[in-house]
Amino acid sequence: MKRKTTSPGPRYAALIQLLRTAEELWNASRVFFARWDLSPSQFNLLNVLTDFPGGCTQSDLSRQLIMHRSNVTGLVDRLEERGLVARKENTKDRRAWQVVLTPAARKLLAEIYPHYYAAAELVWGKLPATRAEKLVAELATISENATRAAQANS
Amino acid sequence: MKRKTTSPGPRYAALIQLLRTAEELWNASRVFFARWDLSPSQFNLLNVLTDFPGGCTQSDLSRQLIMHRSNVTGLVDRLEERGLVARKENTKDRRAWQVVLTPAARKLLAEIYPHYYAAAELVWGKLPATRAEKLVAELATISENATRAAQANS
DNA sequence: AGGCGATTGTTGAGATGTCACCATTGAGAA
DNA sequence: TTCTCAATGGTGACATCTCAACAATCGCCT
Repeated sequence: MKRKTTSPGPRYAALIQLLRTAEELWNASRVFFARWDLSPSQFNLLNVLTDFPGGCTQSDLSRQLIMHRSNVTGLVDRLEERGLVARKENTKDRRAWQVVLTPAARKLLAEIYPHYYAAAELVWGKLPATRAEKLVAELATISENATRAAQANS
Repeated sequence: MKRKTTSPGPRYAALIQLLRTAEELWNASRVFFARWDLSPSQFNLLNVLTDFPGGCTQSDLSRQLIMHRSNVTGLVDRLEERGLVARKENTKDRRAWQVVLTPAARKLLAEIYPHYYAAAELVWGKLPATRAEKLVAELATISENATRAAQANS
């Protein structure tokens, strides 16, 4: 359907709605993790670390969490103060730390996961698994498109 | 992470992916608006104001933007310094400001909108309009579920 | 008219995020 | 080896967000 360039069209409104819903999702996760006095970012960091039994560097974390290195510094600082994470020397690279989970963090995560799994069931509701997969896939495509569109020259 | 093949199930992984994608979408919009030296929140604020020709109070803005009142203070402060927004006296309520768009802001928005509409087309790509609407609707349902799930008792 | 709870905007503390810049270290080319 | 360039983590400046507390004002109720 052809539209004048001055006419927003439905895709414009849908995009705004999409961004707003994404924000609400993130807010919901913030409320959820507040029960354990964790921010979503803190949980994500701990969760990522469970994939690295030997720990990983802060730069690795920044790539996994898609955030700037300098932000990881503060996150690890606060988690370290709380005893959920430890900075160990990296024998292969003296520039880097090896960030590892503490037993306390593993205990905390073990407590959280069941609630998280249950919440995931509630979130998806009656949506069939195949439909959910399709939704996530479509959203991923849209996200890639958005990344490209954002950098397109005006 | 524990073995995904045992208990968590696909819905857990899909939820994490959903949150990550939502974050990427937001990041893409940040890159997009950086061209005009605006943050997504600043654009959203200006965009909301276009729906209120006579302006509105900061509390109205906080409700529209789903953010805390105290955050609106800073946003309006900086937009006011840039001359994109003005605080006028609210004759009906002496506690409140009436925040209005300046002509400069209207000019800036007029410049941005065509690019935004074009970006929206790129973002949705070849996805049919009906499919896009369905996706947004499903996502909205999921967001509501997430809000409920986040507050469910542990 | 007076009282009282709710609302408005601001402030300060603090977490989260970006970016630019820095010293240190690593790794490979000359 | 030495030189150069990239990568690592830290810092400071700043924007964005939340929350608690506050003074001023509004609106309603008696």
